[in-house]
Amino acid sequence: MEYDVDMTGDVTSNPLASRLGYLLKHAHLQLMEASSHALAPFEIDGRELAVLAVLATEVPLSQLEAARRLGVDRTTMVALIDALEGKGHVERRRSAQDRRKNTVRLTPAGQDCLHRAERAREQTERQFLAALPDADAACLVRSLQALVVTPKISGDEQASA
Amino acid sequence: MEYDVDMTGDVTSNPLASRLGYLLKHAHLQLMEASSHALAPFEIDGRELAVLAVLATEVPLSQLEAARRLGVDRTTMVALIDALEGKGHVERRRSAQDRRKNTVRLTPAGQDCLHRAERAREQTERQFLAALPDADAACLVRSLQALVVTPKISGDEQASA
DNA sequence: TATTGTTATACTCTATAACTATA
DNA sequence: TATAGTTATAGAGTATAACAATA
Repeated sequence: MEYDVDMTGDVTSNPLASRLGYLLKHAHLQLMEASSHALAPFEIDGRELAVLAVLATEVPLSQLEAARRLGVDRTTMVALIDALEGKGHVERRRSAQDRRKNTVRLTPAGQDCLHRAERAREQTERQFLAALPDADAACLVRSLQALVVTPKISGDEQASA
Repeated sequence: MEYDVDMTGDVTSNPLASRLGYLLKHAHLQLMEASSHALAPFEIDGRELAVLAVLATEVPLSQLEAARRLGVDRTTMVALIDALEGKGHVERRRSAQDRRKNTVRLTPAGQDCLHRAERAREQTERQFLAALPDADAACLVRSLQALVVTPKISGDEQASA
């Protein structure tokens, strides 16, 4: 965990307060700090919880499909699934349709963990945003969604898509 | 650099779009990607630019003071200053007042790099936020500042402060 | 004794390259 | 030939522990 930042003094005089990269990074660090406490009872971290959430689909996903949805490399997904399988939250099965693929399913224990940990996560996020007026908190989340989720349209990609 | 995320489908059906940690992390990653291109001509990265900005004070800072303001460990600051000194952007001098301390100053080349790279950074951030309505972009920055910069007041700390 | 800078070291997260099995 | 999972490995970024110089 990083040092707390000395933010003595007002925002306008602070050369970091106006840096979007700095703000995003440290907002994330602060939220992770809070999350680590909230998720400790479930013995998973925020990334593993996100994996469980991604895997909680109607049709089970392959490791590669899960990796793409989460935005990580397939080699990273191996270790994530290893850890979750070791905790009994997911299980791998060889796909009958394509024997190169593992279908990854939540176990009942994994579903239970997901639901309970998700409630803890939601509460942590509400507390994290509680310092903001409701309208600002909603605007923050909506804006981040627009920035992250919106596909970037470049000329080339648009032409070939 | 991480894989691009498959964000096909609408926001509400995406189990990641509602996760604040995910949104902050990937917003940061996307901005870093853009910054790395914008700062490439200056041969520094966003963290080094932040160090230069922190060091551009009236009174020169010690390494430890700079580390605190930036929110990194003093051991991390050693390597950051090493790199910037190697590029000729800063210079260390032993403090006459306290010979344990290095005062770190921007060189003229460092000041020039700072000013030009800051303009590139600001433009990159404007482009990054251009997908949002002006009011939302302003709200996003203001909200992040409030979350990151505002000191957390707990009962104990308040009592002892 | 405490602080500052430094070094050595280790840990986390991530990706790239190469291998195996399968398509 | 290409794809999916795996392993080995390496790099970036970070922290902790221990040391020397100085206060």
